[in-house]
Amino acid sequence: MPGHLIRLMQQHATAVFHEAMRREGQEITPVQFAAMVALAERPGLDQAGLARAIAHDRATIGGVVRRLVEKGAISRVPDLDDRRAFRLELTVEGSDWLVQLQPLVARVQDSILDGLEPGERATLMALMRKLVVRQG
Amino acid sequence: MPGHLIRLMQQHATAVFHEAMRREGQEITPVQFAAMVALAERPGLDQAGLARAIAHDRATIGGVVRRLVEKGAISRVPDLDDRRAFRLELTVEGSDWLVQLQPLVARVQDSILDGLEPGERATLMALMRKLVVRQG
DNA sequence: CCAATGTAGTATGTATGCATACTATATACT
DNA sequence: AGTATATAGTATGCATACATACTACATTGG
Repeated sequence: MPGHLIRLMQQHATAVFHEAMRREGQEITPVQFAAMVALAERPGLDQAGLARAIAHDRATIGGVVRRLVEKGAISRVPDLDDRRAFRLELTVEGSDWLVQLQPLVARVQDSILDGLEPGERATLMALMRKLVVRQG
Repeated sequence: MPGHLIRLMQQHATAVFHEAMRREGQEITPVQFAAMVALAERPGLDQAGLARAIAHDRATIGGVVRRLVEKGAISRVPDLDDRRAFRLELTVEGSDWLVQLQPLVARVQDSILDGLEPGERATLMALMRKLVVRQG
């Protein structure tokens, strides 16, 4: 069953991520990291834009943003041109933290596929990419 | 990033599942379906056994079981040999419902991989299986 | 028998993840 | 200008998902 295997893969991937972060003493989740990367690439994004950038809904992103603001990693200021929106940016601390996290996460991403040969990894990645690009 | 692709795949798979069930007027989640299948194969399982069977933790399964009991799909009776445990079984209605659901879910599982050629599907499944068997 | 250890289920707290609905605001169209 | 529509963020509710801790009960070893 594809769905079952996919769920087990996702379970495995998040377990590897959390375990690595715990070992490094870092308090961050995959979604929070993805949000920080998106804001590093596109500072000033609003919450809805951030949600679209990392394929989430606005409701979920609201909580993610709140937690990142509470950690001091991002700032959230009213958009002067659109009074409904808030502009998000990494703070200096958030930016420093992200620099620190990047190599850790890169290693984690590698280790998710431990158990597969390099060629198998590439094949798996290509097939997954084809699937989500088509469907997503 | 493998983790990101895996999350998108999982998102895609659950979206396909929910959409198909919504279209068929069925109120069931992937986890609930997996639990029912596990109980069809191994009637009398207790909650912890069910959790292990479908790779979940006891805390989550408690809620899943409660909802399935509320729907009348499974029964939950005290285990006479182990006064800590409850034995779970499909009810007659649950069993009938599962028979009805099986072909729908089979089609859903197929359609999750729509966009890939048959050979690609087999390759993807094999690689995912290798990964989760090794790691899980 | 009894103490130590392990296990079943529950409770609590945190974090996603998504649907729906709501308010405030913006935009497009007439 | 005025209206219809779309969008930003929030609130609420449901359902995973998992860590931790707790109670009750079971098992193991001496």
